[in-house]
Amino acid sequence: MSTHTFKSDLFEQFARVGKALSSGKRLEMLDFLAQGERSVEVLAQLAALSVANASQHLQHLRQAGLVVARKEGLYVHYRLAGDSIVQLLAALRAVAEERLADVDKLVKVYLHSRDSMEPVPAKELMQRVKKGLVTVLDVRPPEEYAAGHIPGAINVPLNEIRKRLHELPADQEIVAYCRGPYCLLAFEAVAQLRKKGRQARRLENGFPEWKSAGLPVEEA
Amino acid sequence: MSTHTFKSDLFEQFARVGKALSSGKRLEMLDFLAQGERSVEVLAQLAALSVANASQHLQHLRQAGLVVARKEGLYVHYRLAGDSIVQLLAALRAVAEERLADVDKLVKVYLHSRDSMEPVPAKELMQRVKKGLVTVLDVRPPEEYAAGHIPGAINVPLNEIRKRLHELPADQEIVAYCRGPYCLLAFEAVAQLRKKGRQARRLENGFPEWKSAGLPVEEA
DNA sequence: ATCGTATTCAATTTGCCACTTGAATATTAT
DNA sequence: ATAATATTCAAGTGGCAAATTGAATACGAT
Repeated sequence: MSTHTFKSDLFEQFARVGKALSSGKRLEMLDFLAQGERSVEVLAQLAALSVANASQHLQHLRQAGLVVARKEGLYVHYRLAGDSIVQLLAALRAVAEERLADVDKLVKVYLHSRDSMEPVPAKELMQRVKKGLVTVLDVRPPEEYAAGHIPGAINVPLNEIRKRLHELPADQEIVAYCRGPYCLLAFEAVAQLRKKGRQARRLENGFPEWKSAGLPVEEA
Repeated sequence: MSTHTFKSDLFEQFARVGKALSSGKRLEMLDFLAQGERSVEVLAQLAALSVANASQHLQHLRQAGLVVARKEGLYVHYRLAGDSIVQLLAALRAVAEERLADVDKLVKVYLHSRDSMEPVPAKELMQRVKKGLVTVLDVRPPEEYAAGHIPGAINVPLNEIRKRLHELPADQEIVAYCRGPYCLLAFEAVAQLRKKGRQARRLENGFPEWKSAGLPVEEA
């Protein structure tokens, strides 16, 4: 029977995708790419890699079919090859959170120790935005905000929050979000706002998850 | 800021799960484990590995939190650590199918060339079973059938089909299933039944997917 | 045309992982 | 106790992949 070699071949192909997911640096880059297109240089900076090394990783990802490249002038912009990849990353993260004691510890130590607050689920936020009950705060850099954000969200990067505090209504709850469940910007923002006496929480699962869940997105 | 090291640590932990998925042999074993508990020896045979090597792979998987072990007498039985892992495997397969040209080719060559038939979606099968329109045929070995099968399914292992053809109604369509979308048993069964003039198709996505979709399961 | 820049390629080193082999451990049967 | 068996451990080898470095390519600006 040649079915043995067939099955082996097939699983070997699946393993190519697994191999692509077997490096922390690559996962980090994929996480950034979930937010939108990025150039090699930017990705290298974000993941703390040399440009050449980042380029190699990206080609690894490209061969695995996870990212695609688009050349524009000097720059090559990479992006995720499809929405199924966001789902794959989410599934990976879910398993890791559920099963890896170390991740749990890390998350608890680094994140939950910073906040005594529960995150706001996306659905809940949708409802309360409709009713005008909350102010949505996007604490990412303006470029990322411009590339897509939750409808009605105000963009105030983290380091400008104290200066621009007056732009935020004092009598409404503020829900801050950034890039994802492990992005620290929103945590910091909430902490600062609370210090100033505001009522603030953070959105569960940042913008990439919001978008991939099919929820409405506003651009430019 | 120590957030850099935090993020790196975190993604490094995620990568542990990715590493576990980076070997074809391990994915093959996980696929078998999706059908139920298996001993080391059995898994070694199924994946064509030495026992020691299989054991090592299993410990790798255990460290990644994907499988758990249960010792009973001389034997150690491994099983998947949770349903989320089935979802992760499905997501991985989906991405691979969608993005890897080679997989596509393999699947098309090895599977689609064998059948001119479309698979039956699980939902469709449910409806038609309720109306008594189809005979459901489980072509897996009796042990696997005993561990769980689709309600009302008849168990006739592939190699007994010709002998036991009379057990199958001649005037109804037969839907065969086995272990998953890449399990060849169902294909063979359909091919043989068609040769005998029966109307036969195969179920899309075999029993593990059926079960993990929350559809009803019958045991013993 | 020449220079500067973003990206990729190529070559090298280093370290990790798969697999083999032989022994050790643990449990059951005699 | 002794033997038999399932599984795991430990050591050794070979190969692949990550990261570094320096050069090459491709495009834009001057």
